[in-house]
Amino acid sequence: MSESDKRLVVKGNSFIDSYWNLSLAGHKVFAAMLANINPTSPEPPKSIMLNKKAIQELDTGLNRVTIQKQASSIIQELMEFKVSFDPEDLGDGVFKHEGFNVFESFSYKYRDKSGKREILSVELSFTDKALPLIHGLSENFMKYHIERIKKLESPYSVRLYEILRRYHPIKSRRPTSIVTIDLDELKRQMKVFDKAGYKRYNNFRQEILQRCQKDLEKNTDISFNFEGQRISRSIKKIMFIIKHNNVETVEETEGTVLPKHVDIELFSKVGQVLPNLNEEKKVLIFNAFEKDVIKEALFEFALAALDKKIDKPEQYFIAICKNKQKDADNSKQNNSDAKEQDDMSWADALDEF
DNA sequence: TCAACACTCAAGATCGTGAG
DNA sequence: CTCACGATCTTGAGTGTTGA
Repeated sequence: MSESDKRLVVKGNSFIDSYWNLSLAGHKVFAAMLANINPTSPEPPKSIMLNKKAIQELDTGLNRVTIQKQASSIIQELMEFKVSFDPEDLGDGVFKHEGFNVFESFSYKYRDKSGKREILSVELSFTDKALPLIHGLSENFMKYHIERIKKLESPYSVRLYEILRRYHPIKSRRPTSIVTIDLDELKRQMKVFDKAGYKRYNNFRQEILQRCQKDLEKNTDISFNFEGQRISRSIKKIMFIIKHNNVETVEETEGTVLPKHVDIELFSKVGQVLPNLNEEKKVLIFNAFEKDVIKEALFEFALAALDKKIDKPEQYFIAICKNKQKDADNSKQNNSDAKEQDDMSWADALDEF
């Protein structure tokens, strides 16, 4: 198996959303273990024996030397593999924290190396909590070909690939999917929330998001752009614009999340000018108004913002759009006999904002 | 004005990988 | 197995911007 490794890695969405991470090698071995399970088989997967030879045979994309050197630590990492969920606020400052081990009842062999254990082999079976998240899934799961992560260079790339893949499935005919993820939530999902180095957004962006961006573009079938969204001064959310990397396979005609002919750059600009506007509202705006109208409105809005403080920027911006759209429609009506009537019905939906 | 935050740039430490 | 090298992780300094 090399270029065309079509084995499927299948994971439940709640597994993807939970908080965990592995080393790069750990990710690849775990994914390969899942890829060797038939997710639709009525029989749950049997226990899995892991040792250097077994890891080699899993065809993980790791080179022989890495396996030789890291097998013990990979095995140990998987033995201790835990996932946890968002703590539930029970009130009065009490939180309920839930998590579980992925593997159980392991028996393992080790070599004692001057007090240090070098794990040689282990027999792993999935816990009852983990099993429903990797086997027998009929809905709420994501899947990808293991080939996609074999070449990834960072554990964060693998994690982010799975997170984004969940929102932009393999068979999605959408050219683009847009998802906004809470920054803290994303950090928790990647297990970097408590890492001092990533407390600063710039480091998180530079070292994780930008590297992952390059890594995914170079080595996988999706790529993404992202944009930090501010609440007051701080970046609180990240908007990801995810697209298929292999342009030949993309059909642009069906099921668009963004309206047709949407200008992603313009979409992003609106986000910059109106950071409190979520993407659903932005999509509404792009459905309601023509691209040129939005462009002109942005310009006018920017000019107005230079002069004065705008109290309700979103409403103000929409009002400009409406006026400009009316002007545009009127001039069209003068030039053409065929005119759709209910263009502004979309715009009316914006009034509630 | 001040504090908080983000930005750029830089550098040392650590890790992962491939060659021999 | 060792070694070298490049990549990644982490931290810090200095500066600019923004909201209170």
